[in-house]
Amino acid sequence: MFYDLSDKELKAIKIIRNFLVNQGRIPSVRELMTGLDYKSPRSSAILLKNLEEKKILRKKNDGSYQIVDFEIPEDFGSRAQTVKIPLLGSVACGMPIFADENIEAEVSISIEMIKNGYKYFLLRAEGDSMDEAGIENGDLLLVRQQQNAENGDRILALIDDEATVKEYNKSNGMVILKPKSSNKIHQPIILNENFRIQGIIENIIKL
Amino acid sequence: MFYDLSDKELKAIKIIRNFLVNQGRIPSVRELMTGLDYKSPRSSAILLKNLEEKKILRKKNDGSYQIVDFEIPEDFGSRAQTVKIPLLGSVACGMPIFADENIEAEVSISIEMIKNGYKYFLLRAEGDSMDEAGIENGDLLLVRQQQNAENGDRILALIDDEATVKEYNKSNGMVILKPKSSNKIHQPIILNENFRIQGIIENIIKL
DNA sequence: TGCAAAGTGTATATTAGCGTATGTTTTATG
DNA sequence: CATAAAACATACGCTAATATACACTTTGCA
Repeated sequence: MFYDLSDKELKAIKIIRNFLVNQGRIPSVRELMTGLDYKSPRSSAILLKNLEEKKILRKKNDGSYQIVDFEIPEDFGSRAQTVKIPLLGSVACGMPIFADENIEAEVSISIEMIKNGYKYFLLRAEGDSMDEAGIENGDLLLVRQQQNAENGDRILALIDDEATVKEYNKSNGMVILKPKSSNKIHQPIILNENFRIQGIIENIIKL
Repeated sequence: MFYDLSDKELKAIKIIRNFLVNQGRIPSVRELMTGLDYKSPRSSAILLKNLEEKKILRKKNDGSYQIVDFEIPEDFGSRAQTVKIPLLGSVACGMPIFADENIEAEVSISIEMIKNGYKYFLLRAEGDSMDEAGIENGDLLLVRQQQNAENGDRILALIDDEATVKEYNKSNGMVILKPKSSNKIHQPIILNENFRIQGIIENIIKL
């Protein structure tokens, strides 16, 4: 299965995996080329073909490649596979959340924490605007990017250009964002329907 | 052991050893040629074959050479008793870490550096994946093989099939591998519980 | 709608480096 | 001087990477 892979092939697999998570697709021959510092598309095309022969990739009916889900044998449990997730800095006003200027770093996260087919990002909790139960200043929030939520989900929203974590509740066309613990400081926020959810909090990482 | 070796053969061993430490591989026939001031690749090829016959080198399954014995510099107690510790090369994919093909050499280490009852191995620091405080390219890491660690230990992990040195931290069912200094390049790596470490860094040998 | 520009995968031929092999010349030694 | 070992020049086949080109699809714009 994954026995005799060259360094280049390994690097290619990493690039492909990151591409999948961050862009939702397999890189083109030329993108892979630049990623691997090749100077001819031929080189990366051959590499892809080799990976196909080694059963790491598979061609789908439409000709595009697909990465084969390989199971890691138990005795290799120590071998973590990761994917790079962008860490967004302070969410600046009005700026699209994924603007380049916002990306502070890329953090490697185990692929076991990532659902296939979704985009993710990380956010550093700061201030008390997300002073939810369990979230402390400096924590990293792993957010799955999506625009809808179920009642009860813990979501990330942009309220007055501030990243805010609240529990999502929708009823009668109104959206109510509840703080986990209601006290004087944290009151529910009531909004109409046309505000956008940035994503769902999937994990809180305490550093 | 170095009994009936010609001057050229001795010089060749030195060159090979330096190459191994600095580049992580045995020199090619032509590299060895220029190192020895030969003018034909044949000369160094024959020399290699002779060294193999004299049991200084050994051919591995994959055809590449391996240096059989390898003394750590004198200051590690030439008089003291030594133990042979395997020096692992690039950690090949999916392959058990101690597979034959992975062992680059056997290095003699003073028993004073070794705790009884543990397995050890050596690893060459390369690239920046282990650019931890105090670890420089080319250093040898003495790793005590074990699967558990305490928070704060400096451990060796296999992340994406690359040997990585980080500080171990476990909290909330997540494992966080922290770099010593965090900047854009060195970010924590976030894993879930079911990954295993390879060992604990016990010593850094600067050559 | 039509058409050019850009991006896609693929193909051909070339180059460079590798280990190895052939035969010749040089060197050292009895 | 004779002979064997050492070093030589050169060449072969193999692999990886190279530059360049071709035909096809997608995209944006007039």
